[in-house]
Amino acid sequence: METNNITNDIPDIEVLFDLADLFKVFGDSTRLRIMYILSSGELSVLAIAEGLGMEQSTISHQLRVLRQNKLVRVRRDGKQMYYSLDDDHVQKIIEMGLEHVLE
Amino acid sequence: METNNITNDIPDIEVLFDLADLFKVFGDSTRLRIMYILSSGELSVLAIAEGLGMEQSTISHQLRVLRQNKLVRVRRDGKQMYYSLDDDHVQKIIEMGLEHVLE
DNA sequence: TGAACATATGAATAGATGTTCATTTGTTAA
DNA sequence: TTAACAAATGAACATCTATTCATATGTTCA
Repeated sequence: METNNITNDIPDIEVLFDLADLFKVFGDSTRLRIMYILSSGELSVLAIAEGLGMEQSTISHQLRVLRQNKLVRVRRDGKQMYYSLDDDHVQKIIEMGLEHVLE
Repeated sequence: METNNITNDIPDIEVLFDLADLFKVFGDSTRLRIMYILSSGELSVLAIAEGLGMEQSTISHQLRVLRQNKLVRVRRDGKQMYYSLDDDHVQKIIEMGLEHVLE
């Protein structure tokens, strides 16, 4: 019965384009570093920028990409916006990738 | 003890750059389609090109990228080169991505 | 209200990347 | 060995994308 290929899990080729778009988001070291630093807990934009030693604007632009792809969540507290990882998939996708990279 | 973040799984920031490079490979629909079509079994370069309706050269270029990242394997049989998926990580990474895309 | 601060946004630029065309390399079989 | 076929490669081009600078939006607090 059920073979172990992915054929059954991909109903439509259209989905592959969406999937490529998702992986594109993971395919940038700045965004990956943002997700990494957020894995310890929520942080403000400035805290992320300082933590990574990058410009506030750069981080803000990339956070937008992450937000649009539902990989991070935002919460406002006063003047600050606190970002955190959105769901478990983020971590799982990264872990799967790591297994491949580290082997 | 062991919290459920990914901090412990990422020993070095350097690795994040390698990881981004890996995800870059998944972040292209042509390469993703190649991996998809290979999930049914090994295929020659021409068979892939015809299956996807793309140029032989395009496929060959992308197969090289997949090869360099150890995502596909090659085997020569006469004039033809038969490509197949390299390991389980390929499928697992794609499946994780799909879970996110399809939700 | 207005000054100070945090974040978002837009335009511009530089660098990366995918595809195509033309050609080369490598293999088979006559 | 040579013709025919399969795959790989290189150069050129067009497109996309990440970063930066400058500025706008939004919030707090005096």
